[in-house]
Amino acid sequence: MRLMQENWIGKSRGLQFSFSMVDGIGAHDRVEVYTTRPDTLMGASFVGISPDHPLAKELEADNADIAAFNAECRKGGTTAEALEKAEKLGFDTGLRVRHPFDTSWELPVYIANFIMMDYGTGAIFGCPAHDQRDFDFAKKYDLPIIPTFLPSADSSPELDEAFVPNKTDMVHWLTPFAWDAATNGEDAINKAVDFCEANGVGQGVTKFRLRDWGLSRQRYWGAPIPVVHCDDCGVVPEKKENLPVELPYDVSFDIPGNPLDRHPTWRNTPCPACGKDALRETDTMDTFVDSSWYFARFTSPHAKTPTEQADAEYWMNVDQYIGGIEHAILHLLYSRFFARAMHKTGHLPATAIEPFDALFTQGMVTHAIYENPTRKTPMGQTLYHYPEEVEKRGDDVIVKETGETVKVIPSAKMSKSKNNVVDPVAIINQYGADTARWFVLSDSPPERDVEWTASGAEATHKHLSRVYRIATEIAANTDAPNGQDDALLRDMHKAIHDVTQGVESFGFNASIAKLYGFTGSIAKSKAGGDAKRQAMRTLAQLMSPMTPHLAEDIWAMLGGDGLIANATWPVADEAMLVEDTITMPIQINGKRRSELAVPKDMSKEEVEKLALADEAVIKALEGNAPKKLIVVPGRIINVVI
RNA sequence: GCCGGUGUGGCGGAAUGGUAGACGCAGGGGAUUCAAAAUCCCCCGAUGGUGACAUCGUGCCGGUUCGAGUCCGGCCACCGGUACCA
Repeated sequence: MRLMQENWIGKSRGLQFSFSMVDGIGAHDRVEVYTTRPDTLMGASFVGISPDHPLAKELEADNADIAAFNAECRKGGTTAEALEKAEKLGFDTGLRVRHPFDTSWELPVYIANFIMMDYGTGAIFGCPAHDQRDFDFAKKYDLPIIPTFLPSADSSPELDEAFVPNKTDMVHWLTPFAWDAATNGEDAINKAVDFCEANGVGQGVTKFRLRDWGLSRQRYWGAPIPVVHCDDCGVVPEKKENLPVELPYDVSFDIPGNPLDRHPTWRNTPCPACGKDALRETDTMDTFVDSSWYFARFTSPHAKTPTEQADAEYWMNVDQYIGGIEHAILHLLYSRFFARAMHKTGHLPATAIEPFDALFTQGMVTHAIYENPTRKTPMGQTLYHYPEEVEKRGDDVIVKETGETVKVIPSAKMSKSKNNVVDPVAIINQYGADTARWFVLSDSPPERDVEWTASGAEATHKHLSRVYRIATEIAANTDAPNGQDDALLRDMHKAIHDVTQGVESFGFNASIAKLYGFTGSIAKSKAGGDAKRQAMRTLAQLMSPMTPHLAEDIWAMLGGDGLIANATWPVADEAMLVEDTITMPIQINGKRRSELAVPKDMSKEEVEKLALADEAVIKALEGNAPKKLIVVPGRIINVVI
């Protein structure tokens, strides 16, 4: 998670410098480039510029071939998939530049489709020996491949692919210009930057991959951008006293597009500057704008200002944030930026610049998607069917109403637009909310993705009915206290301990498994009525986070005080968790062969003696002494032969 | 490609380096019943064996350890993210 954010921000230190041109063109007499590997400068074999680079635009003005090439490059898609397939294309401009260390060394200048104008300077120097992309390019256009370092002193300089080791790996340098022949990339980079700065070849700069966040959206659902467009005054910010600009309620979504654009009156407003009739901006802000600081607003929801310092100081930080991993890069990062900004503007205390103390990344609920391959929606979009609209027939899945065979996309995150959402209301209607809640929690650990299936809901309902039945029987139980009470209460404390641990570590499924076990213990126990009532009340308490209604019912029926919701959570008595006798497995060479029941406080020596007297051990030893005898008190015995 | 994650029975999944498969689902057998529903009990990783038991088994290959699902190295597959970042 932290790594993902760190990589996304992408801080990198490199060198920015320029190649002087052999023959200038127009106002251009040099090409400015940025590199994170200045240590490989001696491996340069070409200079590449983006099709959108000013130099490329200058050239395309009077060269039709270049104009055509640039236009072709701009057409390509920018998705990862499109880029993956796209061929590396270059165009030799005929221009030549001089290497900064050796003015007689001339390099060709190519326009290349894989260089982007909006990162660095929009120009690179190509080092095919140590960059796979440059390597492919050099192979294609028959450019030299000059290694500047190799894995070791005796490695061959002939390369089948670019040699790109980790920056911390030791390598052997062929052309070091400011460091030892044997050092790692990181060291060489730092020394290369220092050397270049000292010799007037560019300067070290820090760049970030992170880009600006364009937050306007052509949608209804978002905070309006509070600016007004006036014919006379241009774009004018709305007056402070008119904030916030509120969205209209009378909108319709029948037609695709932004309903604010179509609203008859909402746009009309006087210009905040001159008072003349003007129009509101209809773009709204990305909803991430709101989700970036709502937790701060929640500390003082009725305040006239965004937050109240005292309240923010009292309530912040968020103790436990729960969200999906898909928010790692956007929402959770924006929130951190907002918190820092809100501290600077006096809306959050310094302690809240990291707003979340803990993060739990829950899994996603997934379900198959049913896509109709023949029909479209009335609005011409892909038609998806809800799970309840389809049924399985043989190997096919068909639409119940029409009999059309649908395309099944096996497992995807539930999404409103794909109609692969499941409404728990069906389970709630049939079995009640307690069953629905228990069932949802019982199967999968929350950090894992879960494919939704409702097949276990009936089993859950049976179990909860059983609990209620047992409680009813226990309410009428008049058995006197007896020798079984202690065992039941020990089980109770074990259950308190295990269930609590499960809940605190988000292991709800494990907690529920323990509750099944404890229910069985109560059902089987022959303990007296009072002990059973105590155990059952505790079971109700332990179940209450998952099945609050049933729990309160049982609690009241068995004489619990007030509401469970107000009762303090039970605490396990450590003394009751320790067993008097424990069963220790005996391993022979690491494999379980036998077991030994011993009193819990028996000394190691005595356990060893008993272990050596064990039948399976005697048989395995064949009269010899063991090589080694390991006794982990309370855990295990291992005899090494 | 890169970044992050996940791999355990028919299925969902348990397991502070210490008896792998808890608990649940599905399946099988039995009790109860005139019969059923409901309920209760037992079995349920694979192979061999009537059985006691033995061998194998946590994606694959290796390593560390008395002992590895768990730790380390190298792979493979799948899922999520992605902006050709110089």
